[in-house]
Amino acid sequence: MSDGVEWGLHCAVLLAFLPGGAALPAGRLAEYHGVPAAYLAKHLQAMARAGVLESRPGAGGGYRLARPASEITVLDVVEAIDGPDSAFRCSEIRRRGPTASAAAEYRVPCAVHRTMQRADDAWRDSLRATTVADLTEMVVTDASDVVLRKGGRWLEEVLGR
Amino acid sequence: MSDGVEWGLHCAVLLAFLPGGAALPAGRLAEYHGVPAAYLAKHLQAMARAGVLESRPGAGGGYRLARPASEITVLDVVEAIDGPDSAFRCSEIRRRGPTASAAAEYRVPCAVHRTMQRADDAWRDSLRATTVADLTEMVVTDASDVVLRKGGRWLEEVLGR
DNA sequence: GGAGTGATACTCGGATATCTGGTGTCCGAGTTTTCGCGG
DNA sequence: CCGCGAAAACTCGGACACCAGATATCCGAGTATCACTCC
Repeated sequence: MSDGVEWGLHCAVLLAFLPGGAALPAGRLAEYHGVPAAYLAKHLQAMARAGVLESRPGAGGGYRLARPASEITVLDVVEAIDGPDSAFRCSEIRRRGPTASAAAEYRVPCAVHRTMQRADDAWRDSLRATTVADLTEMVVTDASDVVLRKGGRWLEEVLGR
Repeated sequence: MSDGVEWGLHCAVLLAFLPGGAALPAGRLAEYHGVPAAYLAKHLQAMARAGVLESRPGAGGGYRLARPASEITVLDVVEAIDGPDSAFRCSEIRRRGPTASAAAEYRVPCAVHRTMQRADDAWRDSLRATTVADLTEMVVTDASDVVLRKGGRWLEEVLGR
């Protein structure tokens, strides 16, 4: 899985802390997380295309959540960045080789495909069950006061300007 | 995910149909599935290393299941080929950037990491719930008589020699 | 003082190089079979 | 007919090229801001 998923999720969490309709440019998000700005921008664009983020160009612009954090699931972010396709791709291997038969003989998806699909569904269900709002709550609960203080101060300073 | 996973699972299913302690060489398995023999061999070797398959060198040798099909889970095969690592890799992004703090401040794994881990567990649980024996049963139930007949005949011919 | 206007600085967005891991292939080491030979 | 032995054929196993997708980067198009000017 792409590293961008991790970045995208952490960015979403940070954006969830923003007040009102405030936005944060890609450069600031990259600075906060210590990652390459240009590359992070690529993933933020993908999230914007997917309707998870909203982008505002020009001075004072940047990215913000397109919906309330409670209505953005982790799966939304993952699919925005890694694409909606399942990790397992059935190449219909059963139709090849000496036992290949007419297409009409294969009405049901093959057993391997169904099994992998079921697992993929379970994975997606799990990711769908957690929202960005849940993540922020966890972060607030888990993080030490020192870290939270630093984060809050950084945000104030950046937004203040 | 690697295409080899699909190949490995189908090979395991085919091997489950073999009688007694019979084995099938990589070349035959590749021929049956219509895939490159040399590359399939690579994955079969991985499965053998992982203890899912047993290999016998020399004439009349080949691969066979190392355990009864009912004791080999789909997860066993997947992990043998794709490795046991989770798809999501936490790079501890939270410790970077301007809010970075002493390592002692981060006792609990970060919320994003936990969420992805939980989804990965659900995925693995699902794959663990299905065995190769289950797959063979599904295949027998689903496949048309024509295909099953062809497969049986091919197997007899190959084993007969 | 207020509105208009131009310049400015900042932002996103897509097009462009680079590189690691999957994809594909090959040949050598080792084992089993088998064929021939001798008893 | 049976046992022995050497050769042969077959198998796996790991080492070697190749290519697509992820990684990383840049510059151009467009917009909001802001300062300045004029009324």
